[in-house]
Amino acid sequence: MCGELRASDAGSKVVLMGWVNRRRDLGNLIFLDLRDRSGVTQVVITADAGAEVHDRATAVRSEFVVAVLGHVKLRDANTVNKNIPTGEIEVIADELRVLNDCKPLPFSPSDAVLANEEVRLKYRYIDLRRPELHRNIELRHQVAIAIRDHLNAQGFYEIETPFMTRSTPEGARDYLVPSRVHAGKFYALPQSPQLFKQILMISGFDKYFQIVRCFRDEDLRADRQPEFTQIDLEISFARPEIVFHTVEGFLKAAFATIGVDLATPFPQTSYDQAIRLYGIDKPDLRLPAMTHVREAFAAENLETLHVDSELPVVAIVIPKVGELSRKERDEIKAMFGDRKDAKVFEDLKRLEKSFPEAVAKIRELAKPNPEDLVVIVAGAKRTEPASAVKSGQQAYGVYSAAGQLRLALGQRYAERHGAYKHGNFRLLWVTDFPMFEWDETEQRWNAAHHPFTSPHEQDMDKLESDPGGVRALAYDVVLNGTELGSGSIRIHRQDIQSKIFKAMGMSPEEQQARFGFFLEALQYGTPPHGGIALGLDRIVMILAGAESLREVIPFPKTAKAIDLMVDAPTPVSERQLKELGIAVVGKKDL
RNA sequence: GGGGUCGUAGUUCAGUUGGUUAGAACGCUGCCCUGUCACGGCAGAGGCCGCGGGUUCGAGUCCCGUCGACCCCGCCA
Repeated sequence: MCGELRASDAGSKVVLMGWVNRRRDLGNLIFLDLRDRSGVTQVVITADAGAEVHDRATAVRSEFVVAVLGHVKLRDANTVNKNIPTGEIEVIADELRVLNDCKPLPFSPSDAVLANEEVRLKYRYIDLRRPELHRNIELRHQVAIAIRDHLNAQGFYEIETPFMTRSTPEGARDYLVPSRVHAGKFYALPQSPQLFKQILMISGFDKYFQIVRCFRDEDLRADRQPEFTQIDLEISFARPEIVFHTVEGFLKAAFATIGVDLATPFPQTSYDQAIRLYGIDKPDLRLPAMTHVREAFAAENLETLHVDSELPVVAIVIPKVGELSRKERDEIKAMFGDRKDAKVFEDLKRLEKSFPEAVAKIRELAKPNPEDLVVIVAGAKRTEPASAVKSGQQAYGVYSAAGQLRLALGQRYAERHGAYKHGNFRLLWVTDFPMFEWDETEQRWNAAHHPFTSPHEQDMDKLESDPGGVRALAYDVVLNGTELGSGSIRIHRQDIQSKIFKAMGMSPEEQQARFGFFLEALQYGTPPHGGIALGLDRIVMILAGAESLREVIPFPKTAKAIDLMVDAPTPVSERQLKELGIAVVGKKDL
């Protein structure tokens, strides 16, 4: 193939087929860079090839598909191209056939500057010819194969589950599929195969996995597409450690495809700890944790600074930032924004003038190097005394504000601290998530992970008295501040499952209507089980060093969930609608 | 739903304080060229300045609306 010929092939006769990446026409001498998925080789057409071949080579343009019959020749020393793997050789053409021509392109795969994404997505087949995208798609293949092989070797079965299934209104919005046979009824595309894999455990397939498409009708982000691929797995008689070990195993295999030897096991931290040290439930370990420094201040210091003595005071350290200008310090204040609940002290030196002992103590606690940026975030003085619950929320507010600032500063000074350079992979397990979170709009408790997650044994008695204090046997695996996957030990007892539904405000009748089949299944000998699902797209994105999922998904959708190439979604004919018993009302009428 | 960035030739971009005929590079067409590798040289074609409205003697430029791409918040059990 085009990318495979080397000096050792000199003298051999070859047939190359591929796309014309570039043509350099010097009159009687023409060079073609011939490209296929393996790479590029320079083809030389000299006068020796004859007038007919020369004429065809003259007519050839970018992205023509051609076949070349020729022989491999070592290049003269002064014409070797060290920039490409095949640069030591070239193919002297004896014969050239145009297999297909190519209209002038909207953009060329060999362009150095990319066309805008709208054009690239419309002509995705051209964009995909770029070596970068080829590499990403190949990497995706390699990663999937590595994970399959690993899980297969561990005794997992890959088992398919239905795409046309039942709508569950919890969680993300469903994509619906109308039923023709049952007019007015709908299937839903799975947000995940959650219940099916749990049923498979009940059926005795004690190690299941699937690399499977999932669908969620929510707004998109750079790292969120409406259809995405999960590495989904479930294990009977599982403890979290078994799931962790399995995931660590296949991620190690996945990272090995880019030559990275991942250290296992990954560190673990509880949700509470993550919030306290990073202000977020998906900590980016590439930057130092925050340090608690409230003790550094005397009570009257806090009073003077209008800082609440009950709320956290944390120091953010960003390494190697160096001296900041007045303008840059103002920028930090702007990043932090105007908040009622928390305040920022971005100038440690100024703080030091008024509170030398406190700042000395902060330095002792946070241990910054001289070049490091240190920023303090504290809770703003509250006007009214708060309840314990409220206090907890306010503390969370301070941590969260600090965590966001930490990430913003990390971004802003990425070049200086260098911790974001590609190849720095920091994985982490976050455990003991809260079971429920309070839904302000619905005024009820919602499952933080999903309602099939088992609560901690010790927290069972709080289910009714203190839902907010119940910890779940749920865990996330986090890479560089991105949630790669999320899982839990599941409920395997019908009575507990029912209790959880009840805690979420579901009446027995509702439970029956929505999850009756599952509550029944749980009663027929359900083994304890647990599992996890990881986003394959995100893993590949990070391994590839890509900024967006679109770089690792062959046919992605835009931020408005449109496929620009095939132009989907589209209206459908009256006849199709009628057959399905569906009438479309305009969005304005809703 | 909210906030931000962007939209000018096929592509990437420039376009001054609102002022004559909207420029460049790459690509395209034609010609020249035997050692190029982002080949080079000469000539040429190519524009609803996203779309609609407004202000103005005059709008690519100012204002309002709208559409689209991207990023973020909300949302994502």
